[in-house]
Amino acid sequence: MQDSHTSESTQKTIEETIVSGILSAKIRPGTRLSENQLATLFGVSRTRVREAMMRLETRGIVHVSPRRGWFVVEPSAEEAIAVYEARRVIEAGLLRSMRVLTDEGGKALDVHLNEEKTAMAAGDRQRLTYLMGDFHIRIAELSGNAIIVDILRDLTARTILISMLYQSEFHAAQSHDGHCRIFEAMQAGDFARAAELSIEHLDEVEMGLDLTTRPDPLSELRSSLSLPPKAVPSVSQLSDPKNHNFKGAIKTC
Amino acid sequence: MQDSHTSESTQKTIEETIVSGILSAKIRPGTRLSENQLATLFGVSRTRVREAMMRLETRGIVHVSPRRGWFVVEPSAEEAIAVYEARRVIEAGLLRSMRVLTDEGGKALDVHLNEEKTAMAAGDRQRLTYLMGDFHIRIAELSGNAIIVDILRDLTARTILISMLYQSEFHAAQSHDGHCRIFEAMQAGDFARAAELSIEHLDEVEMGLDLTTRPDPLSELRSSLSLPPKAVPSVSQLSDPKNHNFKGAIKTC
DNA sequence: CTTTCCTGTCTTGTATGCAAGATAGCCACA
DNA sequence: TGTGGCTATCTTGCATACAAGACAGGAAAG
Repeated sequence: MQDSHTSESTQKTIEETIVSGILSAKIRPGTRLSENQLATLFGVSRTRVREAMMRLETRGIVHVSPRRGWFVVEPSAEEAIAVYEARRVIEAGLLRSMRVLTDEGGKALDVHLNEEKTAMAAGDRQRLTYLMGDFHIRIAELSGNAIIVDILRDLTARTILISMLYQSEFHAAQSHDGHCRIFEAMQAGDFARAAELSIEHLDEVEMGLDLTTRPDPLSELRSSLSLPPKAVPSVSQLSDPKNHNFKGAIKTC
Repeated sequence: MQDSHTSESTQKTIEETIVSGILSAKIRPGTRLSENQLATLFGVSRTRVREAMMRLETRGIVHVSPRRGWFVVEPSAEEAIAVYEARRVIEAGLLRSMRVLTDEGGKALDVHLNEEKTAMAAGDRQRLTYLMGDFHIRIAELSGNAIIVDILRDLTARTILISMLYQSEFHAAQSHDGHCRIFEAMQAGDFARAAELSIEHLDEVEMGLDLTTRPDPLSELRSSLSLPPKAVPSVSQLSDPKNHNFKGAIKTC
């Protein structure tokens, strides 16, 4: 979003810029996406921005409030639960359907987990957020099924938005451990176990959410009043000062 | 598509009309969807038609060939395999995640299976096509998870398009039996078994496809030349004469 | 001081106009 | 007869203009 874009960007670029902004937690839920501003930023007319918005809307990532504007979705508690449920269903189903972990696949996951470790050691939270979500997409990529990858990518984006709204604590190490355990089960060829671990892992993350403090009507009211989203509480300020939108670290897997 | 539409239809209506046309096998893969024609049919400008097309494109139901037109997708053999794989993953994962079959849920499925039986007895193929696909959506609805329902609806639409392209034989009774067995396992509370049966059922249907006769490059070439898709062979003409687009019955679940 | 209403401004919703690529048909020419 | 190229026409791509609702701020009335 705050990138300076030279003009002549294609539609896909608008869409993917916003999605990757969400995947790396640079764009918060409830962010207003003005057609005019985006058109200026990308050097195109409103028409193309609108097309990108409509695509993102069908992907469940933005929504439009008629004649008021486009907003990054702020999933309700019920929607949050549905997203995690959908992820458990799909990711566990996917792992159960796997039969082998190829050498390249194992290597790719190993590289990824090392990247997670590096980002944790470096305290690079933005990258960590991205990597924590990306792990699950990497697993989907192992299946070679582009349909499932796309579905999980969108669900991951929503998951990150949910984390930004409802997550009170951050246990990067716990999530990383969960990923490692899933990987180990896969290496051992025990995909049923990997599926179970995946469900447990998602349960853990979901348990770390506080789905009661932010009832939906309040959230709607707040955005109607154009107030900034309430800061996530109880995360003492250790955030990167150059990114004042980033309210504490996010556990994203 | 051949409905006469009085004007002032909303965007959603364009989208849903096309999707439901596919779900009931009234619209064939490769069908050209002219912006101008649809605009006239629905009494709106091209703008809104384009928006509907873009939404359908992100749902994987239509695609655009630049400056040539919009077309209902003709999934390649590889894509067909991916769709069935995705359905196995999601539907089996969904069934495995279920814990109870409520009374209403059981009743809804029972009603549905009776509708299937009725349509089979009546030889109402269009309705049967719709019902065979709808069974799986009904199961998703039992979970109460709107995300999964939406995903499976779109995959079902693609499945029907695949059937129209590649299916050589029609075993409605076999599919119906598969549905019944899944239902029985669910009633018995054995959801792991239901998941396995669901995978077997989808395997059966996929096996009934002939994914070799229609290699992708040929299909692309054909549509480039604006030739009509090759009729599905070996289905002796028992189709309803009032719908000459309907090339034999379709097994859709 | 409070409330109501009005108006200016900003937003998206929708239609339309024009540009540019793709295609088909025809004609000239070998 | 076959071939190359031109043109007319049809398609989508994209920008723009205008309509109409939502909102904020201020003025006026109580």
